[in-house]
Amino acid sequence: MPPKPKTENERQQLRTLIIDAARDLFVSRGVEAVTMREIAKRIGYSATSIYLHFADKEAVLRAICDTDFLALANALKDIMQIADPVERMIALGQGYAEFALSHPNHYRLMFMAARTPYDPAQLTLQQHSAEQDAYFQLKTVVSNVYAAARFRYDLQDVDLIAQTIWAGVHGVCSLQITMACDKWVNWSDISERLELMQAVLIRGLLREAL
Amino acid sequence: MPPKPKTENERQQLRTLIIDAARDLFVSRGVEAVTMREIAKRIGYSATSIYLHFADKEAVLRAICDTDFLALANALKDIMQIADPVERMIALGQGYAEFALSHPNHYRLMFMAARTPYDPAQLTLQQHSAEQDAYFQLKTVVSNVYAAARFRYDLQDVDLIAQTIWAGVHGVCSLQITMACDKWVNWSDISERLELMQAVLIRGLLREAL
DNA sequence: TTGTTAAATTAACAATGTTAAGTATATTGA
DNA sequence: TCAATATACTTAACATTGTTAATTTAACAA
Repeated sequence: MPPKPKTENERQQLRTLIIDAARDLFVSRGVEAVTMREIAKRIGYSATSIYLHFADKEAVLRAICDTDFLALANALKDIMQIADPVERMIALGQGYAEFALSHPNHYRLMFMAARTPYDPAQLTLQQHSAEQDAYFQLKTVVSNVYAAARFRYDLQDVDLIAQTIWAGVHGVCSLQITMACDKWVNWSDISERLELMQAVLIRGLLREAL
Repeated sequence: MPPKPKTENERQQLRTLIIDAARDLFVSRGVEAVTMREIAKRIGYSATSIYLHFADKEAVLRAICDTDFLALANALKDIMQIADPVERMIALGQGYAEFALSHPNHYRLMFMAARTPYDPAQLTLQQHSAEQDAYFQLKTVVSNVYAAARFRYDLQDVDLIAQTIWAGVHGVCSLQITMACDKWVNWSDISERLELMQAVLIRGLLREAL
């Protein structure tokens, strides 16, 4: 109702209002199933108003992901305080999985959805975005473990190691999220699967058993 | 043009015609981006004709997946001839990954897409569908390795082991498919990542190094 | 008071999945 | 042989969607 020039602060506030409403709906019913009109109604605006703040639906999704990557990084921050590097590494995987499994639709948006790559112009900006923080945390921990000379002798590439750990945990989580409802697999308990994956990673990567 | 009663065979033929056209388009441009009219035009029919053979778009997608699960199982069939069970297991992971990475959009449909679960009535029918074949193959190989007493002493659950291997390979592949374009990860070569994952799985699961 | 500008809305569009209604042809039954 | 029926298909039509254009409303500046 009030068409008066808004401060940057007010604009930002409305932006996050949109983001929060959209996330709520996206997460509970899937991106495709949610309409712009619905998001707008939720916050008491008309659908077209969203376009004053976001270029299109995809841009809303992208904004959600950006803030959520930050949230994940924050959730993992405490874990980074653990003293022993190997323990820290294990706990990080555990924390990551907990995030994934307790916010499956969330996780789907962030790590499983087909994303049209950002336009190249943004690629440099993105270099140090929140998005990379969680990965950076993992890489840091892996570096620590490497520095402590705990990895097998033949493992020299910190990125490669980090990506393998990520793939292992992500594999368990994403399979659970997508396929858990398929009864033709006699699924073991998810916590057992996660535990075995962690054990396999540890045994496969570290110099000797924990 | 020719409205004469069709034999069951002819009907089946048209069904696969639709499936093949749809898959082609889905795989190259994504499910959401492809319209029913487009699929129809591709095979020279009107859009509504598709509905004479499939309930809706989702049903077309499901039919595609069904035939493709079978194709995957077939692609893996040769590998099952390898004599040594451990080698067979490794080759199976490799074959699976090759399928995933050379048909990424395909793979996305099969193992990464949010699927509305089949209606419960079909659950029993599904029990022995093509869909489970690839998993069954994996489980068989794992059983063989288990029978050969090659797994670690504390690993007793064949399903759990199979699911962990699956998760590992799937993790590498799905991360590659979804995130490879994200430059904030300094991605190692995909074949290196796959190789390390396989090595980790082997070292983590088997009684002793290969 | 009167422009001007920003924020919002309503109207309008083209495209989509899907359903309903219509058309043509081959088989059937008399 | 000829109506009747059923089948394969098409065209029309609909409601819904993301999005753009045109319009309204209200605050500030002159």
